[in-house]
Amino acid sequence: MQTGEKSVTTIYLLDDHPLVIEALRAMIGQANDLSVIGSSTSGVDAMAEIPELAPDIVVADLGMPELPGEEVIRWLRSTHPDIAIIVLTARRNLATLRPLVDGGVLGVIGKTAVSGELLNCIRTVAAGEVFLEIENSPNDTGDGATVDALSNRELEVLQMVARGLSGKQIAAQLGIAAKTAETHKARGLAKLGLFSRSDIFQFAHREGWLDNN
Amino acid sequence: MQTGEKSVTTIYLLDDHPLVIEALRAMIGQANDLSVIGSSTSGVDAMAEIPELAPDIVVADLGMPELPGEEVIRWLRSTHPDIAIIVLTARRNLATLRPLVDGGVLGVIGKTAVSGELLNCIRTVAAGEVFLEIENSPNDTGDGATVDALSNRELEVLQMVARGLSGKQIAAQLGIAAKTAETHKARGLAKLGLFSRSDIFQFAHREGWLDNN
DNA sequence: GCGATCAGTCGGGAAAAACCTGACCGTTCA
DNA sequence: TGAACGGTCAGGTTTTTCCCGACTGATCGC
Repeated sequence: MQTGEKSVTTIYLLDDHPLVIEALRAMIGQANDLSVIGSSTSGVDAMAEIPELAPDIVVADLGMPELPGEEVIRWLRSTHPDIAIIVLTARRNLATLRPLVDGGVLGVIGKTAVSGELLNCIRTVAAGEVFLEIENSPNDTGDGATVDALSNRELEVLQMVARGLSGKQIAAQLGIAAKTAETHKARGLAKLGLFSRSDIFQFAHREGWLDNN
Repeated sequence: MQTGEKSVTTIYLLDDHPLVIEALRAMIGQANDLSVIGSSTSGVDAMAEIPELAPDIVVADLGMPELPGEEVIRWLRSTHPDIAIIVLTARRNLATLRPLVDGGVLGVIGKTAVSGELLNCIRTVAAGEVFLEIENSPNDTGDGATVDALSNRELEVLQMVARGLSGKQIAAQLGIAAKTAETHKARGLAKLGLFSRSDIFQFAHREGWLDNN
């Protein structure tokens, strides 16, 4: 994580919004122990530049057009496991972030964060520790049901339902019987305290499943 | 639009991401003919502050939690028609922006814009002209069908379908018969070259209907 | 070891929603 | 004065959802 020289942490920024990159550069530029050595608004550009620049930390947005941030992160973890990753996301809920954290992402911070929080996050991750600013407020649906209670299959199916796929389509895509997909959906529905297919959409919207940020 | 004094345009910023606000402040601060006199991350705060500050222009994000940007804009148009509005949005497609432009929004600019474009937009709107940076690329579905071909009712229903509402729910919300809602959906589907309800979701996702940015 | 719990897999059958087709009415406009 | 169009509605068929029950295998505690 350290450069070995002094204690200047090098950072690479990845976000499809130039505005956000400019803001991050300005915020990080105020700290003299941190240095932005590169940035990109495109995942493919980032995959080309990062190996050369070899930053200590990559701050990446999720859900960019063309190449999803998730893929960049996966690639980064497999090819450059020594580079720490911080995910910059609009919605911070366990459901969407769980696989990323499992996949080795060290930091998660919301776009609603102010300067101080971001710098804290970067410094914490630079020290090799984990910094997760995950919201756990909208996890319950009023009955105390949470997405954590869902099995992997149920979560998988429910997210596909939220994307508008029918039971048959889900079954085909998962290679299982349509009835099985229905069961997963029904069980997930019950665990979340929801009743109908339509409820999933509102729930998914609240949870940020449909956003690509 | 003019302050009457010299030629300094006063601006109020509304975005739920502090990062974006900081970036905008920095960008606008470089221009000496523009001045940010206030900002907020909450729609309700904005509705309280704007009447006092009386800015020339309000730059507002869409889709904030709690209070949607659309409502703030509607409120602003009805109570302060002399204040010009610029919409800052991630996705710029005609379908979601059409009602806003019809409603009196003078400027539309993407979050992918760089400093220069935003300043251009602000100055253009300050001069009382219209500045629309609307993407019209992903309008066709491959068959040449466009969202422009849809009637208002059809677009309305299709967007509700995309949000996961059933025919019955749509009908109830619109105060029409379920069968009528079905007809609108079917007609809209045909015009877009789509076939099933599920296709609407993928289409809506491509068009950015589901995002709240 | 052994019962219990749970994830994952199916199916039957009733209810609901989707989908297709045709129709009526008012407005607009050539 | 028709023709086109947007908005409304219904009949009837097909598809999907939803509620039930059931089987397998893995894991865990006692």
